[in-house]
Amino acid sequence: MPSIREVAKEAGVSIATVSRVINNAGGVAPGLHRKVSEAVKTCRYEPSVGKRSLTSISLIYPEGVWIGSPYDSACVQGMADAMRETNFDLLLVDVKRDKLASESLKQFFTRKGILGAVVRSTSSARTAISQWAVEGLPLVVLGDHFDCPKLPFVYAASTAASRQAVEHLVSLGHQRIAFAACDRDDGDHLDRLSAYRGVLESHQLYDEKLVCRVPPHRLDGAQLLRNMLGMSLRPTAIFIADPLIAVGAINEAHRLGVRVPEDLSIIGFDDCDTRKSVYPQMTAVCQDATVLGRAAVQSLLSQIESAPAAKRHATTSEAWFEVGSTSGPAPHNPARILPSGARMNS
Amino acid sequence: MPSIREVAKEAGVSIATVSRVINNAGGVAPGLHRKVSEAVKTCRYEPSVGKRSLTSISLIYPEGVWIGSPYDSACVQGMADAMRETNFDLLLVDVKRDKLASESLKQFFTRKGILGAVVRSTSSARTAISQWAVEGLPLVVLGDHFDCPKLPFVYAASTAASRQAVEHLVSLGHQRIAFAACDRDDGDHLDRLSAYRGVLESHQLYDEKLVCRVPPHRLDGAQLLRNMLGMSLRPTAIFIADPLIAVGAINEAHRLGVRVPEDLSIIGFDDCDTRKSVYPQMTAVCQDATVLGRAAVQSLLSQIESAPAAKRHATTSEAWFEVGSTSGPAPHNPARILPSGARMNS
DNA sequence: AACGCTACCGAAACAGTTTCGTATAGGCTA
DNA sequence: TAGCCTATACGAAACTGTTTCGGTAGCGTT
Repeated sequence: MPSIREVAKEAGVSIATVSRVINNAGGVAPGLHRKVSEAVKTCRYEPSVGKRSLTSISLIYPEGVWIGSPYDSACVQGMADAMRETNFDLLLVDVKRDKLASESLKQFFTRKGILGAVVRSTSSARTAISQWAVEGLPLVVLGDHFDCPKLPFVYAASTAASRQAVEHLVSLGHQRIAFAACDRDDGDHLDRLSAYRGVLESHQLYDEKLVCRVPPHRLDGAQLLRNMLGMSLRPTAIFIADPLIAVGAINEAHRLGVRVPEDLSIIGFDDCDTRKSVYPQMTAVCQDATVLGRAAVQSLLSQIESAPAAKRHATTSEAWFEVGSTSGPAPHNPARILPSGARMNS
Repeated sequence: MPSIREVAKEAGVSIATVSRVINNAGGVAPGLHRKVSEAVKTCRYEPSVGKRSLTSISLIYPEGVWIGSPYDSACVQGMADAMRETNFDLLLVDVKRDKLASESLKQFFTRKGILGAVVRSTSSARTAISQWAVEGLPLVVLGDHFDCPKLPFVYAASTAASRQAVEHLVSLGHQRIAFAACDRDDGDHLDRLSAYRGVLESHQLYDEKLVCRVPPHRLDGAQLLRNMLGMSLRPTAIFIADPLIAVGAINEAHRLGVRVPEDLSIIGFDDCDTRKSVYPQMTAVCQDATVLGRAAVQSLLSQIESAPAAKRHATTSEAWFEVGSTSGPAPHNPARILPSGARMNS
């Protein structure tokens, strides 16, 4: 375990200079800075304990902390819950803002006092996350899953339940079934899309014009609904793979006087228990993000305690399909409905 | 600024022992431990920087981290939002679990690297919080308000809006108006209760049998509704000062076939935008907890930057009353409704 | 009385940070 | 061009706090 003094000897400078470089304190000439950085690497220097102990488990957002969605809220809640019995604190970290390009993830963690982290991924952060994986720190990926052998993922597999949901609609006589998902496309959403597509293709009902991505907010759900209902051959059912969008759509249906499910069936998605707050109770593919947050922390704890070899590749639970009252038989003669509420028979 | 060595001299022990005492590392005889603790106090010792810098702003829960309610979720979100432009991280801390009885809040903060904290208060934590106030650290209290000159509070004043809400019900002809609130009683809820009581007393309608406190969960809201509807002289309207309870009650009404607002008016409370997810859209007293979270952080930042003299006693916004579709004229002959759904005319 | 065990505590070694002083390069003035 | 001045870069040393290691005192056991 090399100390700052060894690095100093290696680089031919004083320990003060090394300290400055490590902490990015400035006042070091660019040339020397590079030289010291290299020495840090060749010595495999790691800030030692004694500086301070690592007391936090962190939820890190690769590109900006964002706890707006029910999913994130529930995850945080689950994490806090799982950490109650430990001695760690929960730290919310914005990597994009705080991590210096020149430092390794390990250095970053030590600087912040982070022992392990749950990473909230989205597809655009995948490359960065994959690079972090090689450092062997305790990490767990949440909110996305992709192929990276070194990383453990925690997610609820939603393919099967999504298939059930779409089959449910088909069995109710729906021929034109639309799909909407959050525009941030991660592995979780892709699963749902491919399940949708698979089922519809097997019934020769797939139409790519009925697939859309919208931002994950209620107002966008309302907009989505208006768009869908105004189409000349409008869908009679929508599978919406995001809770806020689904709720927004259902509310907008009420506002337009569209009866759910008589005029339009909606199957939503639920990360916690939003489906129980809407009326009629939402038919939905469900997962419990609280449980995911807990599982993520537990995975971290086991990584921390035992050898990192114990890393399991993925911890999955299964999403489930729950029939509520927003899905029903397809209408025989679905009227096109304009944003004004006016109906046009097609 | 005294160092650990001065304390050692004062107590007549070695610095190692002082270090052990400070970190509660054990292996120190009780007598000596007390002696050193006293020396720490008389020297006014404070762990120095160099140990590490203070990088976090914390949300501290006096008695267990709990982010289950929409209020807390929204606050966290608002805090994270406000901290995006700063260089601080958000740390969630459980004081009950982590703070040693023997250490001061300042020591606790230094140990954790906390610069300032938003305190999520409830009435049972008030005495502890008041004691912390005298240490002069950057603190802001959220979720409760009470009389403590040294503490800045951030909350939305809900008295006026609550009065409006109850007056609204009275003006619709309701004579028996119930009140329900979360059983955790903090200043925010007390305001709403006293507003309710004030209005009803001025109309000679107050009946203490119609006031109840229930745990802040949906299922308890359902239970509440069954209790209320089964009463022999049942209320025709309920003012529910907690969002989850309100939603639970509305859902249960649907389940029992009780028409809202024809059979029963419900006015709820909303911390963010839950009212927009329920159907019919909930008449509610509203506050935006996201804004409160942001304001709390801003107050902290101003305390940190400028002198602590700049502490304002309280930052309040106003809650507002929003009429939705769950409130309407009082029914002429309100039937008593049993949990089975059976109706008994009274 | 001898032995062994354990808890307690200090000396010293250690890790890292920060201050303070100095040297050097480069610019400005005479 | 010489002289001076200043900012910057860097090291020595002082400092803060932690941890290890070894010694000692107290106590029970044989």
